[in-house]
Amino acid sequence: MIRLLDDPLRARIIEQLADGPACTCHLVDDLGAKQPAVSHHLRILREAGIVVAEPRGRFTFYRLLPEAIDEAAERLTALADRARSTAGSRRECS
Amino acid sequence: MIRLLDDPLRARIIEQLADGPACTCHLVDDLGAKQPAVSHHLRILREAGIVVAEPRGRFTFYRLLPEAIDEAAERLTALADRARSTAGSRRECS
DNA sequence: TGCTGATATCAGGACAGGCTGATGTGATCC
DNA sequence: GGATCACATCAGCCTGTCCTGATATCAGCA
Repeated sequence: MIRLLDDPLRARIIEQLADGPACTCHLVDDLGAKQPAVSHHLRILREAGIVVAEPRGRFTFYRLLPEAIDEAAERLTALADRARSTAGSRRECS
Repeated sequence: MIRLLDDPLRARIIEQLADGPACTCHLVDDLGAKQPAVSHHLRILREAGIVVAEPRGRFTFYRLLPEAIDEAAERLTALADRARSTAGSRRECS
């Protein structure tokens, strides 16, 4: 999941969605990207369960799922904790 | 920084380093990757401040910096919190 | 000093993934 | 029902980036 945030445009889409749900046209306007590119990334994020699509007539609103973000954050924290607790060990070289 | 965890091999290197400091030869052995590839990623992680290199004679030990990981985790948590607090708003479509 | 082993770097090829223009699909409005 | 708008998808190009084989660097040891 972490690796889904790697793309610059994708990161900006997520930042934008963190400020509130938005439809594709908002994202296209605000980010200055082409519509197919935005749709492409939204599809990826949707399939990864990071955002959900809520069709409203001709528009499609996208909403960020905080649980998905939190899960990634917790995984990182666990990693950091593990590193801290093993910092003292030192393996031999063959 | 998040985007530095996107590569599969890089992620495995970080996982490995979370279990304790290791030198390049350990990583090469454990991950089954070629040495230049491992060195390449270590350089990227080093320049990003995610790991530090500690030369010890002919060997170079690498250590994960938990603070860098924590910082990324906090940024994600902040993002999730922001999304939660703005979930109710809804922008108009032009 | 010459040799060996551990890393780092370089150059080149290969592949994944993003971007764009064109097109398809529904929903709304007249 | 036809036009239009918002959005999704498709096909093709293109760039970034990863991997590999070769080579350079540097420490330890005889």
